Amino acid sequence: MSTSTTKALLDPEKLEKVAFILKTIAHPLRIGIVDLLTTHERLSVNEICHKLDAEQSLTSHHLSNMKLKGILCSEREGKHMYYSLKLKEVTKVIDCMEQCDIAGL
Amino acid sequence: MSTSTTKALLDPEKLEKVAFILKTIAHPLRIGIVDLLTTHERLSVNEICHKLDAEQSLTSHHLSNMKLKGILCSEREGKHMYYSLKLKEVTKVIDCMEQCDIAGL
DNA sequence: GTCTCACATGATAATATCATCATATATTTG
DNA sequence: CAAATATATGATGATATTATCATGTGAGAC
Repeated sequence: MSTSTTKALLDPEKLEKVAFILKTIAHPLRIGIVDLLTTHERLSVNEICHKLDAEQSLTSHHLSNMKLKGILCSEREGKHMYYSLKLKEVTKVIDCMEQCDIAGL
Repeated sequence: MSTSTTKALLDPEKLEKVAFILKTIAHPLRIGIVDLLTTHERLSVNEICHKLDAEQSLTSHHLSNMKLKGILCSEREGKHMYYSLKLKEVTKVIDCMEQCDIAGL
């Protein structure tokens, strides 16, 4: 605190990183995926599709994207591709949101 | 648990709501704003601009948007417009993100 | 090899987001 | 009322997201 006008708590770089992560999961289907992988350790694409009632291609796109951005990781096993959480911290974000029921949107 | 294939934990409606809120704050400038308002109770547009090194118009747009979406609220006092957090829960999300240092993006 | 299942990928079009600029409005001061 | 300060608004273009469709690829079964 050298100056009289206190600046932001988070430095610009951290703001970018936090925004990057939130942006990466801020989508109904992606929240659903993270939510599933919070309680399931790992799931195949098909399992995810069925549990979320989502199309294969769309789901795959979102999974690839989240993998690319470092949120998920995957491992092949025979014909199946299993996805799991890489950045476990995102779990906490979902937890926060689950707990508070957002009545007045 | 009526069926053998367990479905998602969060229902579709809640997925939408959570995504809606995360989307609303998932931006560097908006994270900065929420972060400031977490420790400041209320701030004028100019104070926010200066603390975040952001342009007036852009800041105003983001503030209006977050107000519209129910994250912030505002009250005029003379020439100033003071913004504050309405949906306090978002604070927790930022907290989560602040704590875990996201080393390997 | 070919068939099938499981998944990935690329192209595309529709839509949403973001930043910028110019301008408008509200409030106080004189 | 005019001027200055503080903030809001509307238009615009650039760019990013999203969903969809068609097709491609990997792996096991036969």
